[in-house]
Amino acid sequence: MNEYLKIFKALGDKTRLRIVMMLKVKSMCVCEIREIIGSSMSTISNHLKILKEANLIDFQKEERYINYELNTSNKTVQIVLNILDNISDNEIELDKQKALKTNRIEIC
Amino acid sequence: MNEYLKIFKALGDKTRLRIVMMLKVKSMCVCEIREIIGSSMSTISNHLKILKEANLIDFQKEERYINYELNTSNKTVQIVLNILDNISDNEIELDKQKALKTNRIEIC
DNA sequence: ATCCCATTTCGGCATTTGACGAAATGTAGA
DNA sequence: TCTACATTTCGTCAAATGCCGAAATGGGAT
Repeated sequence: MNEYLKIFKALGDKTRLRIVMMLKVKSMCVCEIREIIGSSMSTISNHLKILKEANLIDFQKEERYINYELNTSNKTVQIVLNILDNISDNEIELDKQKALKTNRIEIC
Repeated sequence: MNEYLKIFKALGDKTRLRIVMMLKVKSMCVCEIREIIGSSMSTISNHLKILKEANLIDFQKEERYINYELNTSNKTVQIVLNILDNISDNEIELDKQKALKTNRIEIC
């Protein structure tokens, strides 16, 4: 599938757009993302897979967690992600303060 | 629905992305778009409605046709549409030469 | 006012998508 | 190797989406 089509499809879902906006705040593991989004682990995992395939996010292993982060190495993706700076948190019902406070140790 | 979410949803469909790329070439009526895309009138019309609701396109009445064109008045949309300049025609299977040659009179 | 024709709406169908819980997998540490 | 736990995969379901042809609509021209 075309690179751009994949990106637009990936961002054209409210849950995934919220995840990307969260990862703009800080990188997180699946269970931290779940803390904010509220869906099941498998659902979150599936969304992350789609975001990964669109090259929007990347991940790094850290201890026994997998830390997801925005992919800043791809130029196309960078440009698209910059656009998201214009979205205000309440527009997509995202509590950035809460997102900042997630903590792996207490959750997982 | 959030403005950006609507835009991403609208562009996250191959047919609609192709339509937008076509309208970058020139403004067209539904039947000209059909000439290139090949789907039914109703299908095209539905896609145009979704693009309109995302503010990506606009239209002008001209004689008994409705001419669809990219909406250049909205800043957000402008930024997103600029990104599309990086998509090559063959990536989304669009024949720009053919798109340039469509002609309302002979089709409708 | 009526005709013509471009466009939209409607109803129905097949496919895709997003959700879940349960089971499977993978990996770090004992 | 075994254990514990984070994450992914699988099977299934309901809802959303995209498509079509037919019927309805609407606006320009006669």
